[in-house]
Amino acid sequence: MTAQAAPRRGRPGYDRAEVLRIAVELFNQQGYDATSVADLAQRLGLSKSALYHHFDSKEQLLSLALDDALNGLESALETALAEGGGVADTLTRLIRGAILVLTEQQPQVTLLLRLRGNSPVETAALERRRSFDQKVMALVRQAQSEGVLRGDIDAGIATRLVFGMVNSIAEWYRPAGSVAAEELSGDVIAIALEGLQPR
Amino acid sequence: MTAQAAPRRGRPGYDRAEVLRIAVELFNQQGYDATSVADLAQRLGLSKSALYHHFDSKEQLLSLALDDALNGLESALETALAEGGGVADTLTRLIRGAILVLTEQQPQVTLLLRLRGNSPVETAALERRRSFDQKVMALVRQAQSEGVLRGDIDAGIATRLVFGMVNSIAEWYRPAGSVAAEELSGDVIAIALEGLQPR
DNA sequence: GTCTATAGAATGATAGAC
DNA sequence: GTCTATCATTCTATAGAC
Repeated sequence: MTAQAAPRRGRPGYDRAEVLRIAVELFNQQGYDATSVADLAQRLGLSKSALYHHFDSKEQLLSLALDDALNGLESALETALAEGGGVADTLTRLIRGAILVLTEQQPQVTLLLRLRGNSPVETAALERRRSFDQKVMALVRQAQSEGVLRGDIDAGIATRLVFGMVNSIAEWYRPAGSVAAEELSGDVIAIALEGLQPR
Repeated sequence: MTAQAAPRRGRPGYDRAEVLRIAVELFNQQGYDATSVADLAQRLGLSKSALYHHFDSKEQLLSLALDDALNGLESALETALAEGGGVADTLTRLIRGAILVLTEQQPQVTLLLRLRGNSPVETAALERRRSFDQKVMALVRQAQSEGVLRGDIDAGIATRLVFGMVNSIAEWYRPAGSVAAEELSGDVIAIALEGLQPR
């Protein structure tokens, strides 16, 4: 049983959400800067002016997508923290949650991970992301001081490396593919905690 | 004792290598597509036309940088293979070599890792990179079949995750920073093989 | 008539190339 | 500096479903 789309009034055609979805898809294929509004219009089979009925600017599309990604990651962190338990469990839940967000909202997260900070919208998103990273690093540092993670690797480096592994999933994961998000989470956690060497 | 620059004849100014170096630096800061030739000219304090004395097109700069990165990675693989020993040692050397290339030629490698395939130059580089990845995957697969790497994680996924971790270094490593490439290599190999859990 | 989606033509600014 | 092409954006008007 799938959700029934609310009947829409007026002339049929694309709605805001659909335009956004396809725009983000195209931004990821070609890069945000390399994608012109004309490209997007052609992809949708619309004129450029028709597009501007749905949004105010090209940058607004980017902004909406980035908010989506950041909201997902931030709530994954909040959920992981809220469920209590030891810091090791919290970190495991966080990795699982982040990978779930990354696979379910892959296009939006991919955009976020590729930002360069070329505009106020981009720098604001990067700042939110930096804040997220800081909180994760604090968790790793705490886990080290409690002895549940090895302490011979700098907490900042360990965090960057493990989340580099997590984030790299955005570069190749495809929802239609054969790899399930669950399996992927298990693999990442296995490598991050136990490593690839047989025990 | 540093290498002495050969005395240059003719009117002083930027040479080809210097222009390329600064261009790649700027491409990474702003993104290739978001960087205009005017931006680069301003950064160099030159006119646009003076820039075109040094190169044929903006894309040629990209092409030269990508060749640099790919040559580095490919020779790291060849070296790792040539030195013999078990496949586990080969993989360890490869990771070390890749991180060395990544830190020493960080700007060029970063450009490579961000490609979208928007032009023939880009797709050609992506194809070379794909070929490199395939060879690495074959090594991981062999290591699994020999039992020196755990076999319960798909070889393709394991390769992507570990090299995702390696490649993510490009996003934050700064040569001037406090983290040495040697230390970083050791940390990556420690996590990839042993994991973060205390033994 | 109302509501939403769509076009066409033209704006000024900036792109890469020479 | 100059070229032409393309960029994001805007104005005004219309098409189609209730």
